[in-house]
Amino acid sequence: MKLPHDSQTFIMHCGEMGSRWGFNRTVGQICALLVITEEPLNADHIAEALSISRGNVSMGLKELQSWRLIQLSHKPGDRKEYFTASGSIWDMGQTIFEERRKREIDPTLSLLRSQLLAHEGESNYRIERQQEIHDLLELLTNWATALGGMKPETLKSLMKLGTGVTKVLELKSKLKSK
Amino acid sequence: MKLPHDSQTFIMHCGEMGSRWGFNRTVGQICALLVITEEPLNADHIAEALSISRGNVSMGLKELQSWRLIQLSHKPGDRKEYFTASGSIWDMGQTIFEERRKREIDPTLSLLRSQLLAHEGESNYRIERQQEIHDLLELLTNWATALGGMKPETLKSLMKLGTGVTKVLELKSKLKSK
DNA sequence: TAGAATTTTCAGTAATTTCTGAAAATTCAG
DNA sequence: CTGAATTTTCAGAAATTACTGAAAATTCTA
Repeated sequence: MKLPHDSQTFIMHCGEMGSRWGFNRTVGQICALLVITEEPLNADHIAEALSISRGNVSMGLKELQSWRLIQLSHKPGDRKEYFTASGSIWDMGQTIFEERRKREIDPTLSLLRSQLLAHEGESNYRIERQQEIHDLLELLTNWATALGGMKPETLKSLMKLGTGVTKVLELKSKLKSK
Repeated sequence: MKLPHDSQTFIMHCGEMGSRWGFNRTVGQICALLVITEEPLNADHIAEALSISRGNVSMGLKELQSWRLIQLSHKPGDRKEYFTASGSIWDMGQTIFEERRKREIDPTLSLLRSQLLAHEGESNYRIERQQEIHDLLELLTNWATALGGMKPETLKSLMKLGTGVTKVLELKSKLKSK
């Protein structure tokens, strides 16, 4: 399994970025490798291509499964497990987005909810600020859920619209006021 | 500087979440402390409140400045530097969003741009996939820039609209087709 | 401009995270 | 069942990251 130079570069880059994306180097590398490889790969392929231990591959694949980023498959007459990236780049992007929300926002939202609940009615600087953070995070997660529920095509056109939405929003409020 | 129990809990939580948010424990803690404290704090206050070394505070503050999340101020007759969280929670949220985009997306976008440029015209599975990632990341950053440029109120109403935008989008395409 | 106050740096240490590889567990063909 | 093929686990080692504290640099006062 000799990889072209550019593939190497890309995979190593994803390894380095891994920790910024919420996982470790190996996981980033495995994910990159599977994304740019059309054929399903088994753990030995991966270990060899990335020069890492079999055990590390196993842990990495487990992690990627917990992120719902890879898909398991089998070959007839072969007991090994084969893996591919799950779905299109767009699908994977959406999945990463959702999973990161779960890991980066939900725990804090939950803490804030309980702290604010325990001090309902009270008011001081800290509580006000926590309330603001809470409201922002809640708005964010609700919005994320809404976006996640949209059809890819719809979401894409919304994104392409860019600042253009404001015009549409104004339009809407005008129609309403009639 | 004795902090209330709930403040402690919140600060420790932010420390633990720190690495998921793109910085380390100490930076998360300092940021949380400044966010829930109305009065400006100097480095000694922070070191004492969090029981960490003076040097560590200095590094943490430097990091937070690179994130544009804190503001420096001075007190008359006091040579020490005082710090507060920069702006409203909303402002800080937007800043974190931008900075993370810079750190998590820009480097990859730049790598992909150069790799794709070097192989213009060629086509194989890897290049196609890289092109897809490139396009997604570019769409994302452009959209993020557009959103970042909107007035907070406009952005908030857009977010509150949730799935409702689709209706407005449909409306728009109908108007266009006339 | 001297020197006290303050901040920054950074070498060394501590803590944490990641990785390896061998052993244990699991899976499956015969 | 049996045992070979395969995957998973996890203790210990390696690598990385974070932290301390004292020394160096900077900043300001007088």
